[in-house]
Amino acid sequence: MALKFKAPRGTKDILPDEIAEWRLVEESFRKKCAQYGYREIRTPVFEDLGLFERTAGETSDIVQKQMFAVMPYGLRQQFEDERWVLRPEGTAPVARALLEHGLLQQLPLVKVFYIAPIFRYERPQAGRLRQHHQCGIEAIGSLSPLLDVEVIALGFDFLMSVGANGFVINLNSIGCLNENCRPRYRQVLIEYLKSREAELCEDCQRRLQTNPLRVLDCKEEGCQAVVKDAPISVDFLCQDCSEHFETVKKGLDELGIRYELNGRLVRGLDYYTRTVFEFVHPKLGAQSTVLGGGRYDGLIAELGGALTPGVGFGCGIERVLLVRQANSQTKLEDTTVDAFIAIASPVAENLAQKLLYELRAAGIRTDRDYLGRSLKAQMRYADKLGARFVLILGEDEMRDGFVTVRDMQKSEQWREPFDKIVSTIANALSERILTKT
RNA sequence: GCGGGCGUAGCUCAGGUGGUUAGAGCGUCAGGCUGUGGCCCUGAAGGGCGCGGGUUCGAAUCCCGCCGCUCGCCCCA
Repeated sequence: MALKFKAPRGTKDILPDEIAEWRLVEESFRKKCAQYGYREIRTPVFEDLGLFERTAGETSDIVQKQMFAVMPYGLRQQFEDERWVLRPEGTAPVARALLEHGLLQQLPLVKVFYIAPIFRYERPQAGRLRQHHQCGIEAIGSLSPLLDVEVIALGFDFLMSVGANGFVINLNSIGCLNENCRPRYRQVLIEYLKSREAELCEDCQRRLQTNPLRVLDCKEEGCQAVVKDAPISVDFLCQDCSEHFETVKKGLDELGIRYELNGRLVRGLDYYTRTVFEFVHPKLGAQSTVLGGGRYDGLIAELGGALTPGVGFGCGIERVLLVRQANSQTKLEDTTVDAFIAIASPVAENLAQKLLYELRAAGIRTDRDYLGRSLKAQMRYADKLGARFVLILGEDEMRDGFVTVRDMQKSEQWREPFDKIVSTIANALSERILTKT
């Protein structure tokens, strides 16, 4: 079909049949966050471009080529200096909001979570969209390695709770900004890479100048061979970072959360320090990271706040849904209504409408026929909507003052007086709920 | 931005070497049971065969271009 308009490339409509899945994931996440003492925060979908240049890094791919500009369309020439962009990641906006409203002054440790759309201008592929949705957490104010453990544990618990098991946790520490830590490692790495520069791909030869750490996760064969023997950051951690990392590992061991050390794990955003982690799932194809995050001890200071450490993660909801599918989690189905009013004769119209109103007021999800179709068609429709009860109103019912109630599950039906109908249905439905749980 | 695959009804797909009004299953609607769902049977509606151009007496089918989708590279959730 050659329709005039389609959803923009890399975006997806989430249709009514899919909503149950989304709700399950979102509500499970909210519940899990509440258990861990995190509160929800919501920030605008667009922010000042500078916020991301500052935090993610000017050389990061996100800032260089993946952001959508936002401006009043008709006046775009005049708005060149108003540099707004759709949020390309979740952490910086949250940090900005906490700083702006002084929340970091009100509590020594602030723990928040968000569920939000994220936008990146990329070529779509399996598990990668231009608009996707992330749920994430940020814990700001403590240097404790056990907080890193908590953050990873929350991610672990959450994914398990929605049936997204089967992932592997990759763990690494990329050190801090102390000159005898990451900078020293960086120097060693550069020297090593330079000694084998000819074997590196074009991109990596460029990265050698801009962001040498990212040569480590290049997938080119030649680079892999070089990286295999490259020095690893954990061997160059300063005393503090080393102890921190040991405690993180021990903490995870204590909880029985398994992980794999991955010295080549470096993340694409500049603000990360010390602990970094990715939850990857083997069944996900090329875009295999379901959840990723780490510590960002310099971020708040970078935004003009006091030197305040933090740690958090972001988790791609679409990818969680893909994992659930790969795990063949049975697809959730939800019914549209509990009751349906079938109108077998026009003389019942008025009463039907009144009854409909009363049932709804009693909290019962109810609908009726508006198309004047045959009773058979109305029954079929009611069945399709998943109605447990169909209330039939026709000439007989109007004459003798009752409603024919059909229990669609049991295939039984009976006569119910007008004045009893709402309470009867309400009771029957609440019993169902009780026996179900 | 660069590669590979694909583009026929709402959905999933058939349509050897080009040949009369383009098919199936599911879904939708109607009927079989004129007041009753899920099964079964019958029938109907619904497609300018992604768009544009070319070859040909004739193209969904061959050629070219464009667009879109999809899977990879890059990077990430």
